[in-house]
Amino acid sequence: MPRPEVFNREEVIQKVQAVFWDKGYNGTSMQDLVDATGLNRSSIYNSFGSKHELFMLSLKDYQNGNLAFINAKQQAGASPLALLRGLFQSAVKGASSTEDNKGCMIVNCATELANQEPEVQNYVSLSNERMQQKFAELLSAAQDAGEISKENDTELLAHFLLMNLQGLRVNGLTNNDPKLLKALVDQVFKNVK
Amino acid sequence: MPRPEVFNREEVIQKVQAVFWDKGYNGTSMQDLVDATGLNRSSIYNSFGSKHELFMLSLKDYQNGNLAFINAKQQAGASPLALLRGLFQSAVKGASSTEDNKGCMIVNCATELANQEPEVQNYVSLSNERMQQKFAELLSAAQDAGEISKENDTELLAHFLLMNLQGLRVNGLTNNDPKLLKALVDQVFKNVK
DNA sequence: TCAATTTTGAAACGATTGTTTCAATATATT
DNA sequence: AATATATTGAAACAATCGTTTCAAAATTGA
Repeated sequence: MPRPEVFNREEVIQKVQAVFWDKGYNGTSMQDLVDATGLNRSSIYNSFGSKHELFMLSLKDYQNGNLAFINAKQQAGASPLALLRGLFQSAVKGASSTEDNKGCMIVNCATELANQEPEVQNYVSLSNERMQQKFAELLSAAQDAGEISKENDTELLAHFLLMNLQGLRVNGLTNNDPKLLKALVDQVFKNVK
Repeated sequence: MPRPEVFNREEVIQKVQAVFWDKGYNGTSMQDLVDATGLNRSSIYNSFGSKHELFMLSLKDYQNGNLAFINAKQQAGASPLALLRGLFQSAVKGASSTEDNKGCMIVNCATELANQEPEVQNYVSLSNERMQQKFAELLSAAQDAGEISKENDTELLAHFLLMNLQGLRVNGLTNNDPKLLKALVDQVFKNVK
């Protein structure tokens, strides 16, 4: 009976996400989102509720995309250590392009809204925890595969790697020298033996 | 002849800084600044020009404060390595308080505005470079004092430490466990031998 | 084809945005 | 005490903010 939505929900969220990622929450206006999606304001509100809900949806989509990327590589049989390194190399790649270097959406949100919006704070917190657990899993798998020593404290190292990935994301916003960034990643992975 | 300003310029900038640091640039309104300073709008505009100028002033004040803190400790005869560690410990302390955990203003600005405002991007870039140079100096001094080995690559390590301090600032926004944070700092300084 | 239901378009909502205006006020010099 | 000059207070500026409204358009099931 009802008239169906003429747009693809997933596509809309990704378009919205790109804007929030680029300009931040407070830097993005509903008009920006109208322009980016091509939808009418009332359609947006009718389907997604509010700016805040739209933001949470794109934040969750971002995080799910990250985890899906890791899981896909993992199931494709990538070596755990190479996979971890690959995440850092992706960050280096993103930071090296002077154009479209937006950093990490989660990091950007944490610094912009962690003190203002409890819901964002909670989600970022949860998101970091999940990522840290994923890192710990990968480190354990690397131990089982004989890639790294069993003497590594995988829990601590997972936290350490996450902190360094966050640091790399921030550093890469103003440091666009691939050589230096790669040297930094090498230094990080000297801690994984 | 002129009627003198009734307020202290330095104090006003610090009050403004506290608001920007807490709420970010786009999250702060001129009304917020009027409330925080107690000044009239016209006085603010007359003396400081615009929101953007006010922001740059407080950003510079923040960075100068950081450098002044380091220089003071240095001239008071603090050991270079202890001084470096002290910077990380301060960050741990700030992150451990659930109240008033605003992270680092420079990091927050970088993530919010690096892609939007070239002037902010340039200043953050310059600021990071200065901090990295300071770290390199301290590492060299630590080598001269025999605190660490001469084999350390001070330039690379300085960048590495800065990246980790940035990561710690971000991580500390949602991770408020002092024990874990201290363990992370220990791990960082295992790279300085 | 008709009725039910939902999306859509356009306009408007009050509130707030950063900034400007200007007369009134206050002070330092003459 | 008078004058010149700067700061101050209060109101107002146009523009934009996120959100709501509601009639018109569109589509599916009957």
